[in-house]
Formats: sequence, C-alpha cells, structure tokens
Amino acid sequence: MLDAAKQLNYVPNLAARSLVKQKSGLIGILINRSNDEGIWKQLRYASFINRLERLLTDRGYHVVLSSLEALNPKLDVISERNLDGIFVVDVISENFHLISSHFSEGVPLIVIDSIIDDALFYKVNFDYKDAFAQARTPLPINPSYLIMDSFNNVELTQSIMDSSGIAPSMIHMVENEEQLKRFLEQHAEKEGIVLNEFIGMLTAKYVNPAKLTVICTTDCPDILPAAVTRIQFNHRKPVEAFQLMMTLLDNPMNGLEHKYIEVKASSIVECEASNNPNAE
Amino acid sequence: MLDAAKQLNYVPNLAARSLVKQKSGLIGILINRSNDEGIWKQLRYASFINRLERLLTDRGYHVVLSSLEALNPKLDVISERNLDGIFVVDVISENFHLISSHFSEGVPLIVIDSIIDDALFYKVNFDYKDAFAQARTPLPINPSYLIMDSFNNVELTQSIMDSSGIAPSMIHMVENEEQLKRFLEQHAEKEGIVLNEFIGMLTAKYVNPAKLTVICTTDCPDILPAAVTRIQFNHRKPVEAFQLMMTLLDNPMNGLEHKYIEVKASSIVECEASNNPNAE
DNA sequence: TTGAAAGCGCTAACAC
DNA sequence: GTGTTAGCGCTTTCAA
Repeated sequence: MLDAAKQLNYVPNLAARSLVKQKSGLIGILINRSNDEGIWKQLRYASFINRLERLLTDRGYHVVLSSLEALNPKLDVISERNLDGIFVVDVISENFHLISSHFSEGVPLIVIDSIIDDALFYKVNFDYKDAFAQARTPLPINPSYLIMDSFNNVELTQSIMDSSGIAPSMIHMVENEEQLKRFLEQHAEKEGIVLNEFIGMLTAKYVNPAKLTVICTTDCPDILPAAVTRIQFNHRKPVEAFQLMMTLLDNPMNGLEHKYIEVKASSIVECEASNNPNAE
Repeated sequence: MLDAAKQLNYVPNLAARSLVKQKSGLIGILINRSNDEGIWKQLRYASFINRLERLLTDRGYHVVLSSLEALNPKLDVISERNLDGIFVVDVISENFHLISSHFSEGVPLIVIDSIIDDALFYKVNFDYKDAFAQARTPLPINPSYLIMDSFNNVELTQSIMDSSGIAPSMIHMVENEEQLKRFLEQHAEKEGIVLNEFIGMLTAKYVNPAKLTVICTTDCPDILPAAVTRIQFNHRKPVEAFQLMMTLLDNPMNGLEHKYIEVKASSIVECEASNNPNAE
C-alpha cells in the first residue's frame, strides 16, 4: 500500500520545471523592516501579509517572504529566484532605482504604501484623502491634532500630512510611547485623529477614547476601545493587490494604463476573492 | 573574481543550482490558519514569523511562507520545492501522519506550539508550567480563572489547561468577544490569568486591569494597559527555533537526542543571534 | 498516438 | 592550474 502509493505519488520537481519554463511559480513579498521597530510598526503589515499570502497560496503560487534592510535592501532574491511577481512594501525613495536594476521585463512589480512617479511600478495605496474626509464628517468640531506613524517612503508620509488638513505643528509622528504620552498631555481635552489602530490603542491609554477618531489601516479595529470612533479602510488592500497581480500575470504583454490603485475608506464588508486553486 | 562576476552582472540561477546540488536554499514556514479567525489568532504569530524570517534571511536562506487549511493542509510545497528545512506551526494531531508522508530523510522538521510523541519531529514550545508558576508568585491570592485561546493542537491546549492548576470550569476558551464579555461579567471582581496579550487587551476592556495577570506569548506586551501584571516569555522562541534549525542543517547525519525545546518565561532581555550572512 | 532527444543553467567530476 | 563534459528533472520539439 505504501509502495503502491509511492509509485503513484509522483512529485514534480519545481526547480527543474522553473528552469525549463522560465517561470518559477514564486511570488515575492518584500518588506522594509528595521531592527528597532515599535510594536505598531511590527504589526502594521501582519494582516496584509496574512491575507495576501493566503490569496496567492490558494491560487497555487508559492510565496517568498523577505525582509529588507531599509538602508541596504538585498534584492537579489528577485532575479536569483526568478520571481514571477513582486510586491514591495513601503519603499524608500532612494531605493527605487535599485529595484529597477533587478527588474526583468514583463515581471509585475507592485509597490504598496509607496508613492513613486515611475511608470515601471504599479502602486496600491490607501486613499487617505477620502479617509480624512470621512473622519471629519461625524465629528462635532474639527479634530485639532493628528497622531501618525512615519513611512520609509517620505512622499507618502508627506502626502498623508497634506491630505489631513491639519497644521504640521499639530501632527505628532510616533517614535516611542513616552514621547507620544508627552504630546498627548498637552492636548488631552481636544479631539484628535489617529492613523493605525495600534497607535490608536496606545493613544487611548492617555486620552479619553470618546474624543478619538482612528483611521484603521491594519484591519484590526477590534483592538480599539469601544468608545473610539473608527474609519475603516475596508480590507480590500490585499485583495486589490492580489487581483492586480493576477491581471498582470495573465497579460504579460500589455500592462495596464492605470498605474495607481487607491483603496478607499469604507465600512462596507466585501467578500473575499474567489479561490481558484490553480496556478500557471 | 567576485568583483568580475558582479561587473558582468552575472546572476546565479538558484533553480539550476538547486537541481544539481539537491539543496534549494529554501526554508518553509507553514502555519495553520482558518478563515474566520479572531484578531488574536491572526496576530498570534505575527512577531514570531517576523523575527524568524529575519534570522533566516540574514543567514542567506529564502523563506517560503505558506498557510495551511487546518482541515486539509496542502503540504506539497515541501517536496515540490525541495525545502531544506521546515517549520510547522500549531499542528492538528491528525495531520502529523500527513506531514510524515512528505518527509524526506535528513530534512529538519521543527514543529512549533505542538505536542506530538514522535521522534521524527523536533518541537519548540513555551514552558507554560514555568509561566504559571511565575504568574502565581506575585499575586496576593490565587487567580480564580483563566482566559485562553485554543490551539489546533489539542494536546497543547490540554497541557496548558493542566499546568494552569485552575479548574476546567473556570477556564474560558475565547471564541468571540461577546462570549468573553459574558464570562467576565460573572468574575469581574476576581483575579484572573490571561494567556496571549491580545486576549489580555480584550479582557482588560471588561475587568479591572489591576486584577489581571497576562502571560505574554506574542512578544507584544506594550499593547497592554499599564496596570496589568505581565509574565513575559522572553522573545527567544524564534531564536531557539532558528538555532535549532541551523544546528540540524549543519549536522545532516546525526540528529540531536533532545527532541523537545522548552522556552522558559523570563523578563531577561536576550540579545539577538549574530547575523552571519552566508548560507550554504 | 507514443517516444526519443535536446536543452534550461548550473556544479562536480573528470580530463589535460 | 584550466577546460571540458555529464547530468540534475523537467518540458518542448521533432521523429517515428
């Protein structure tokens, strides 16, 4: 029985197949990470990676996960492993040329949470402008401060600050909990907006949760105290990124004309993309 | 010579190398996940995966991340990609034989958060007995209830319940926030222990944080309210798992005699393993 | 239809 | 040393 099973159980060798087909069946998720990250940075992409990986795995791709040192990202994995598609998350502007140099014609390259004016890259970002507009709607008065996290991609950080409509002096960039606490002591009685629910949770330790509006960017609204007002980005970011990747993989010739996808804030619950478990 | 290769921008093809060397340079991290997971389950392994992946990547390995459906885990990636080493997290007992069937002689197989009496598997688990002992030390009286999460590996779940020394009727297995809330309403004024800081955070919404002791299993103590007593497992689990894997990869012939590694609870801050960036 | 052969890019084992 | 070759396991092509 074991013998018979083994005879019938042919196991394809994907390395050999890759070699001849020039397709690896591997999709890379590359993420900029530093060693000294606060808890909110560590968890920022947990849900995104989880969901994106699931979608890709269900489609029959294998996912290579790789951290990048922000200062010195090693991107060799892209060309060495012949990745069929690449997601890069939160890219430092200075490193885009480095990524380009690892680019192979026809290999979809999607950057997440990064603004870059280069047609080589497809981009999937949140529509923060939309989120801020929604955040202002239910509030009796305008929020007076913004607590947020910085991104490696400074253009994105700047863009968020700009779309918030809040004076730069009233925007606190979270570095550590102690500094956050000190900032909040000066504004305890005012209304504020917080980006990222983990930061929202830290913030709620020090101010009245009822005065907070949190823009949920990490798909974890449940961790927030009940009194907090939430603007939820629907959890479509991984789905959008996945669908874009599939589209690009299906049409290797002609790329799409729209290089930017903006995921809107919304409380509408969307269903998952259908899992069609077969790759190439 | 290396320079010359770089000048010519020669890119080694790892698929071809894998084929001839019979080593892929790939390490798998396989995790049981369900679709309807609560936030605490989704985030349970975020920090572990993050750190483990970093250690492996720094050593020059490439990491394949794959979700498994708990009921029907597809493990083909192991043999198809010729993984050099495999981590499997939170394994359902019934699936161990399935994993065995994908096992190749000499390929290190390390299970995390799983109890299995089979010499094929190396195991890295927390020492919960130690954690509960420490949890009782600082408390004025004995905790009267335990809030915890269930694992796919029922032996582990049972083992934790047993080591807690708390009556089964006073152990609440978290399914959703509503049920948790109802359980807590009956025990609001008593001391309790909580396993997993995300559950601890949810719990702290409904009871006096000062009465809670949280055993931190996900390396995210910062998310807890200040008043909560913490027992921290030091963040050595990914490091231990990594070091064990490296040891096994270095000694392909003779496995170690100790198949269990128990990571103790401790507040001692350990330094990261040295990053020696070269693989095979 | 079925089968044999070439070759993907690399390393190891030979020869010189 | 330096150069050549066989072959890893697969797919594709071309032949019968």
